[in-house]
Amino acid sequence: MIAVHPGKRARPGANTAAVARLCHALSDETRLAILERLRGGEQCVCNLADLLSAGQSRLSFHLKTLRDAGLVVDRRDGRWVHYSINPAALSLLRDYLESLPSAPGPAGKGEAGCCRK
Amino acid sequence: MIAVHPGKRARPGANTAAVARLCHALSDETRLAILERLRGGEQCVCNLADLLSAGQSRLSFHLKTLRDAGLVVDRRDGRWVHYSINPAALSLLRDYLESLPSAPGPAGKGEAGCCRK
DNA sequence: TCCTCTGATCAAGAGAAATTGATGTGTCGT
DNA sequence: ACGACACATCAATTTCTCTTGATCAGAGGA
Repeated sequence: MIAVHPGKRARPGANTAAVARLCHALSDETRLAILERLRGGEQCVCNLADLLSAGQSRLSFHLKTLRDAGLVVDRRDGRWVHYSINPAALSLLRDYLESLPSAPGPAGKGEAGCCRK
Repeated sequence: MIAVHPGKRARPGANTAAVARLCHALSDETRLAILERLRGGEQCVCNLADLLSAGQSRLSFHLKTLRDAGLVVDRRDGRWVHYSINPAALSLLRDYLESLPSAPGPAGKGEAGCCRK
């Protein structure tokens, strides 16, 4: 599930599909809580289990969602699986946000000419 | 619908509810297209109408979604309504992303101690 | 005042995503 | 080889989101 195209940065603002997919993955509190846990580095699934009292398949579902979006990466180690954040995916999003205005409108007044007036 | 708490930056990583709401608003291509249009500054709704061939209520729905998330701001002017990006909301998201790792794990190997091993 | 125009809102239906419990797959210890 | 364990996947259900068409509310102009 390639969600982030590494070499394809294009002009900022393109890639809206990829941005939408990343944001969808980040639009759920459960998944944000998972990322919170991964912030310090790799964690094995069992370490995340307590996050979601009751519901192992639920955790698995959300991990898959994050993985499909490219936000996390998994590494199998014996019978354990470790997840960690994929910084590349975050960069894509950061770049997108960077491309949007960080200060109110183009100075002065808005008024970029309405449909009719 | 206050979604972004201006003076409440707290430690990075808090506010997951706000982040989730913002990301949800950004998780739809239609809404990203709207933001694209607003990138240059304020626009009146009729200027955005052509974006969504057929479906005025649809446009209104997405604008409301963006507004509820705090990502855009509306300004009434006679019988027209102008929308513009709210940079504060973007900052919140940027700060959140900034708080997540931008480089692979804490150097060396992951292995932050698994559940049992 | 009446009519028109812009845009918001509502109600109904279709589709997508999340939750739950059960089952499947691969790995390890014995 | 067998059983326990870690995790993924499936199927059924519920919940949320989006779309569409209709109606509503406010602002102007005649």
